[in-house]
Amino acid sequence: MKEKKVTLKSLSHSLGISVSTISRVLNGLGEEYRISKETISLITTTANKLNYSPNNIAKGLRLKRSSTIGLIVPDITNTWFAHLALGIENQARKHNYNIFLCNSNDDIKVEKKSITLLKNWMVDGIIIAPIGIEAEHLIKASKTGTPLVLIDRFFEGVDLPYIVSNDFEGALEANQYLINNGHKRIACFQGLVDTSTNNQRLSGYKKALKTNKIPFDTELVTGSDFGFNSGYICAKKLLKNLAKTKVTAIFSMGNQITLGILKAFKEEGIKIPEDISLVTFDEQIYSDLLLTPLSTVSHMNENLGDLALKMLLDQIDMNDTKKPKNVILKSELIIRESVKNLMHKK
Amino acid sequence: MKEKKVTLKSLSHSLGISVSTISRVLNGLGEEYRISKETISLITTTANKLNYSPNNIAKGLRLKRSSTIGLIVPDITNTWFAHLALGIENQARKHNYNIFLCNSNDDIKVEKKSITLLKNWMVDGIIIAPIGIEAEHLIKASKTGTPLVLIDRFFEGVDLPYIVSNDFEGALEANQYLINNGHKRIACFQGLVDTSTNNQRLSGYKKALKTNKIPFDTELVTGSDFGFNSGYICAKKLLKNLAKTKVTAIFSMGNQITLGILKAFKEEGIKIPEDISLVTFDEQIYSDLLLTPLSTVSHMNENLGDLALKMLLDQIDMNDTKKPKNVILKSELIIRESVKNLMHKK
DNA sequence: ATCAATTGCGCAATCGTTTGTGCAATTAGA
DNA sequence: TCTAATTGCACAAACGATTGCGCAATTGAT
Repeated sequence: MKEKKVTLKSLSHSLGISVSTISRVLNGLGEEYRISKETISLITTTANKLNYSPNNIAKGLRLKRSSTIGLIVPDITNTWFAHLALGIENQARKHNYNIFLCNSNDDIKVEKKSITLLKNWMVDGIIIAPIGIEAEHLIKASKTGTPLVLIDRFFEGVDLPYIVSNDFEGALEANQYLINNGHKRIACFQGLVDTSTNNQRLSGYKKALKTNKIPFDTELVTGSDFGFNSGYICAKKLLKNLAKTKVTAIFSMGNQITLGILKAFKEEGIKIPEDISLVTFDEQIYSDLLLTPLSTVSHMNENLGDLALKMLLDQIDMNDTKKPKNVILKSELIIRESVKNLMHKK
Repeated sequence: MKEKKVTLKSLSHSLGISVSTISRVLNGLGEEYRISKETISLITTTANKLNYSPNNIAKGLRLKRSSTIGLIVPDITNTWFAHLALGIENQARKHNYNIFLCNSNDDIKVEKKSITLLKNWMVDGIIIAPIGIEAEHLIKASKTGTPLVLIDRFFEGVDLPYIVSNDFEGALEANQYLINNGHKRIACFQGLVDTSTNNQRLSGYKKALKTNKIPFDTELVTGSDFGFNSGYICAKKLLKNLAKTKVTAIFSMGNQITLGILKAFKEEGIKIPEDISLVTFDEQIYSDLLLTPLSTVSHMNENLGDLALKMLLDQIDMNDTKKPKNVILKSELIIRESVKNLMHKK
């Protein structure tokens, strides 16, 4: 019932030609090794007929590389990362690479495990959106010969190539926009604390306040991670203390957080922007179609995947020749209807 | 600079103990092979100290399996598949399996390539949401020893284990609901033609019409695939012919299609449900938060990934002992505000 | 006719594991 | 003291591919 897998050896047997010759021919080295035309065509045709295709595992063991790259993201259900993954995968296919996918769930333990796992699979390189609070394992991986590209988050003072969004500018612009519309009490709904993404966006928020001489109130910064629940819970809490805090606008650092906010608001009958204004990071395909079309900071880039993969392949090919240039993607503020202008009220 | 990888051989060298003994000890076979306590503890401690971890590729070659399972989905950016992938991956990690991810882009050629690729990686099994129009390669893969689980789509008359949603019932219920609200001219926005998903949902639509003695009008069925653009284009077309077709409601077969519709409607100033009613497949986390909260058919299942993986692992472990039981997941109609009741008008 | 160069391909090692078998040294039994 | 059983581990083949090297047979030069 089970057909035997066709291998070089089985081909060798049925053709009466040595394994090495067959291997060379199928790798296009026939000419170079002066294999005769007839032998070459004999080998290629029967290989095709028998549907031979090489065992990647054996190949990997011998060559000490696997034509595979590892991708570690916190959460593939986050559309931002899903788009990233799709882009990388499509691009990888063109270069005959394949993708090993790992979700880290924003858990540093899982991330570490994934790294060693991928190394044991001899991946040729790793693209990772790191948790962001620890870099030792990444530095080590890079030093021991696994090219690395960080994406979305980076480490200050750590020399690993990265592609990130301009989170600082994005946050600055978003908050300046709120301030321009007369908002002074702006709640900041943050994501995972101490990640570069969060730090940068927080800095942008603070910078906007500072340049406009608005005092920074640490109580207005809440949130624990980039998830739906974090947004939902903080929004409920916000509403309770509204009288005290006098918040008129929210700056949300992520799309899942924002959905949590919207859910809470819907339950409590709060209207955007009539009751509270909102600007959020992460443009989504549906941002425009929500009850209130949202003003968003867009930092989605169509060819982000291409870029990341190219950066990695360069490292793989160039063998440490020169350092890759880090990339900081521009972000763009898309203005819709979720911010109320308080200036008219003077 | 580059530290050498620690292998069994290098351990053997530094300990003066043979490779085979070390291998056995590290695989927990020390007792069985009567290796002395001292040797065992010596080996385990130094292995830990030197941070040994086995090379998966070499292991795979020797064992002819890889502790890896392949996952093929049409499009990882579709949240339904992303959730599936996340579930499978988390569950797989618990069983010490890893995931090889492939996007097929709903392209049968890519799907076929992915299958051979995964087989060449000696994956222990494959979970696939197939394009759905051809099964030969899948049957062959299954016959040649790669356990397979189909998900989301199946093939009539083909004996491959599957997990699917009850698309027929879901569509039937959705359309019955429209009809109960007085709609008789219902446009059907379909997905990829000839896939089981599409066929089943279409059958449900037709069945609802038939039992209510509403004639089936082939002109009311449009759409080419499950993407945003398909919905957008068809919606625009629909609006042009509205006077002629007298459509009062739309049954949409997918969330991306629906977003396309909403976009088109927004551009044309069409209101839901005042101007046109809408029921759609695929509950989303934001379905409730759109301009008009959508009535949806929910067939997302939290533990779908667990289920699929379990089904696959059973096959892997049991070695053809018995056939797995196919699973048909229930769907649920969630009623919100996107359907207008025409009955009051009498 | 002799020797060197070329042609055409095969041998065998190697990658890092696992595993069936074998073998020396120790202990036990008589 | 001699044989048999047990203890404790090592040898070597295998998985399927790649690759440096070598060697016989043919061809060409003198």
